[in-house]
Amino acid sequence: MSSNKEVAKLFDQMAAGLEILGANRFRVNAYNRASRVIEDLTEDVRAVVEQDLPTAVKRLTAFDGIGKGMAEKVVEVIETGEMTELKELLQKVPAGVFELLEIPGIGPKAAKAMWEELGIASVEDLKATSDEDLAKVPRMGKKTVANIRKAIAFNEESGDRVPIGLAKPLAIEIREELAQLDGVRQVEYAGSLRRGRETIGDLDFLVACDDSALARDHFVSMPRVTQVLAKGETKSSVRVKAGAVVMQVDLRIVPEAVYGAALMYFTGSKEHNVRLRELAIKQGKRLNEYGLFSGTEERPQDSGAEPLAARTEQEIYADLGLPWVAPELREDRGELERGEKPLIQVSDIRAELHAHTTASDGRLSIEELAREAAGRGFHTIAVTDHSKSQPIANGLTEDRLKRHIEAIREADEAVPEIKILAGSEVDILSDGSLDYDDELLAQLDIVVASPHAALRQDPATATERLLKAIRHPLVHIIGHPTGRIVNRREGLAPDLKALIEAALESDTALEVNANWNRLDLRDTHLRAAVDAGVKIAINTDAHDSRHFDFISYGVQTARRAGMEPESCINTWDADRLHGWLRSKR
DNA sequence: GCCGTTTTCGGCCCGACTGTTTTCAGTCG
Repeated sequence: MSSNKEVAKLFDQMAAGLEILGANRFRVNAYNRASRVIEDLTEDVRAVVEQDLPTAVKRLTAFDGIGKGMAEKVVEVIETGEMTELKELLQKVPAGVFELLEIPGIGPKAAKAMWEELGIASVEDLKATSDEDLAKVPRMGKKTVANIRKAIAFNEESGDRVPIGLAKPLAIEIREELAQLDGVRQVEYAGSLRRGRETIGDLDFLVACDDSALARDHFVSMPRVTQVLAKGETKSSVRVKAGAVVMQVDLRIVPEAVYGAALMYFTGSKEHNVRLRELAIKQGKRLNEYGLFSGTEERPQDSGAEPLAARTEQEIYADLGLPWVAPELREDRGELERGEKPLIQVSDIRAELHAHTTASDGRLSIEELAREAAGRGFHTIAVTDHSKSQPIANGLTEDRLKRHIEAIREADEAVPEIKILAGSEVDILSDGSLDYDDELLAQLDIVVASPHAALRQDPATATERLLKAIRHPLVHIIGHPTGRIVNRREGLAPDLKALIEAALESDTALEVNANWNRLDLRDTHLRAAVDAGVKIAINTDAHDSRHFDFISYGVQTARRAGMEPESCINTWDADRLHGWLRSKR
């Protein structure tokens, strides 16, 4: 685990503990914010601190949300491995009580009450407590107890946030179902799915319709619904199960006149919304899910006030003096200051530079792969089968690769509508050397070098390994640089700053692997690379024709990094792209 | 605890729904 994530976790725990103890909510919020900022840092926080200890606090406070107090705690954690204040807090609140907060419906007040009244100090304790005893806790009646039982079961069944590649198909299905209802004028999914996050916690739907009762009743009785959590005038909430995917789904029904305001509110992120609302206050306005209003009166919508803007997102941003902000950027990472620079979109992609055939572990022949790519309007497809150290993926020996190159040249003749490049996804071995010798690599049009094994290396070794590959003069692209698998494998945690500098110097591109299991580089790392001016490749790593559709996940990740089309070599025209590839030969 | 186109003090986003209340606290997003 990267040290950023470890440090962030401690601040997160501080926030939870303080909340249980009933601390000032703004203080709690400050810890939450610090945790988020630290987790999002592209620099390794340990490196920042150790670079020069005396000035560490000062440099840390340069990050928004990190003040002197937080900075000193970061330094303490890096130096000693502990946070005194957290240790003291854990004396007061048993670690197991924190687990209770993971259960939907249980907040800090309930956790504290159960612990103080009944000594419940873990989810196991809670499960072992009888309904009768639980109901003795203040403000806890029969219904609350029953909801807690269901929530525990839900948590055990659903586990992690759901990868976007599993959540999106389900969301599209539900959207279609809602769209078919009589009187539904607009329907869209919002939330983290619309923002294109790599994992999705729950699905959020927004509907504008003539008959809200019909939409709501249909929603809570959809076939996949296993439990109804809430059913109100404008807001309903259910749990659904679709195969292995178990998710909460929220529906919000609004008048069409305020659809834009509601869509903004429901898309989030929460932090982005807070920023906008603060900005509105500074301008003497008030923003909520019913619109942007002049004046700072509470609930202006109740007194019949006409909003300045509400129908579309565009007019609300415009009234605040901002260009429309793409959902992918709405994470409070500086998007309000970004201006109107273009963002990359799927239609900009004109080449696939990382794909497999039946020669290794793909399902398409060279020609089938080429025709699929041509059918998608691409000018170039690179055939990059696995190298010999991947026997499990039927990696090619030197002799097989030589014959494969010949076969690719022949296919290139046979399919004139697209340029087929002979390439390889060559393994970066654990010491940073490559799986083929230079003489063979030089015969290839394109080399994608990727780590596949030894993915638990320590950060320093991993950094050296990847630097060696980046600096190799015959390598064009580093494929899925960390080797992480979303929710399943952390992968390597190299010093991103060092990789970025090396990639710039040696003119090597870094990949965003668009397979939703990978999304590697991830959004925050990608942002640092893009800001530094590194060339980026967005590739689907296709093993089958339908894998080409993964491109939308990669592009969305790139949009979250604020990437303009120019940064991405897959958007270049054929001459420019082929020219750059030849510059490494 | 953080932060500053008036500020080093005094703010800090806003609303819906549920359940246990009898006017609202807790939780969520």
